Amino acid sequence: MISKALEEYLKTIYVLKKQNGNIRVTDIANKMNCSKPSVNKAINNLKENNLINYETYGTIELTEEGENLAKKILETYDIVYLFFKEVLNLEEDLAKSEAEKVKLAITDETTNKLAKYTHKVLDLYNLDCNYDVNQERCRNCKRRTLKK
Amino acid sequence: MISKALEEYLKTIYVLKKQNGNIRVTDIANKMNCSKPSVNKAINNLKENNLINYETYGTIELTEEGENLAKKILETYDIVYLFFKEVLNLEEDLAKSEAEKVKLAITDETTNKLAKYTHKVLDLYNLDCNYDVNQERCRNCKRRTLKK
DNA sequence: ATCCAATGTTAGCCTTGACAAACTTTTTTA
DNA sequence: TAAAAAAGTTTGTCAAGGCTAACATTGGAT
Repeated sequence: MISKALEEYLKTIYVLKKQNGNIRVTDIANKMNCSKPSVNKAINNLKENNLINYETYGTIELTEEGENLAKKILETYDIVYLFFKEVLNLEEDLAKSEAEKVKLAITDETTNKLAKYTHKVLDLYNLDCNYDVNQERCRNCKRRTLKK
Repeated sequence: MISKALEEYLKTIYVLKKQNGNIRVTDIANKMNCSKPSVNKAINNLKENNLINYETYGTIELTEEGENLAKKILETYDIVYLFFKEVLNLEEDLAKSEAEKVKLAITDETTNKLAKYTHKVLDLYNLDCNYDVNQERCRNCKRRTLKK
């Protein structure tokens, strides 16, 4: 089990790679508002945990394990964000930053219940979930039967 | 602004004092499952922040500032707990431990919206809020108009 | 009143996560 | 292609939070 801090690095790597293809230590540092030495330490740590492949001065690649974990982390984030945004009606930026913090705190069970709950509420209002988890359709929405 | 860790100590001190009157370093350590030296460090830190009065080998007393902060922390905890327990229907122990973690993460604005939302849901089901925030009646319930 | 057990404190160590400064490697560009 | 700029790394430092071992104090039982 890696730390919450490392999860943040992993998530950022995943997202940046999806957006930009190749990414650099500097990109991560900029995105996360931290120093390059901090990123360097983190990626070495992620490597030791077999979540990324990396050689000194080389390119950063997610392993299969790393990719799966990143997806899971991102999915949790999206669910929490969805709840804050659509159920509590928090303003977008606040919803994002709160989701960032809360997703680090809750267990899988809670995440699942929150996801189910949030979608139930959206159903009530006959709203569709517009969010694509991991750039794919939201799992909960994919599974939903069509509304009458 | 004190750290989340210190907030936990402060909250525990407040709760234990309400329950037991005088409390000791050992009580806090037992409650929080940590060592006595850790508690010692924490209370010295809380003292430096003018949240408690404490002299070596003496008794632990909350300052007015400390009491107010403790109440605020506890109120947030109760709101989050209420949501997890009554809205998401998490099992009690899980609701407690999740609330513990989440309350450390969210802002006042989110807490307020979560409180309002949770009470709205309870209203829908015509349920009363059974929780006493800080051993007083829940603010939201006190203010509610009677249900028809 | 004294001694012992319980309680509290101190000292020293560890880990995590962050940083700046200085250095190395790579890349760009003139 | 050589020099300059950018990117990446290493080293050393710091703070927060936690722990154990060892020491100090307090208070209750005899």
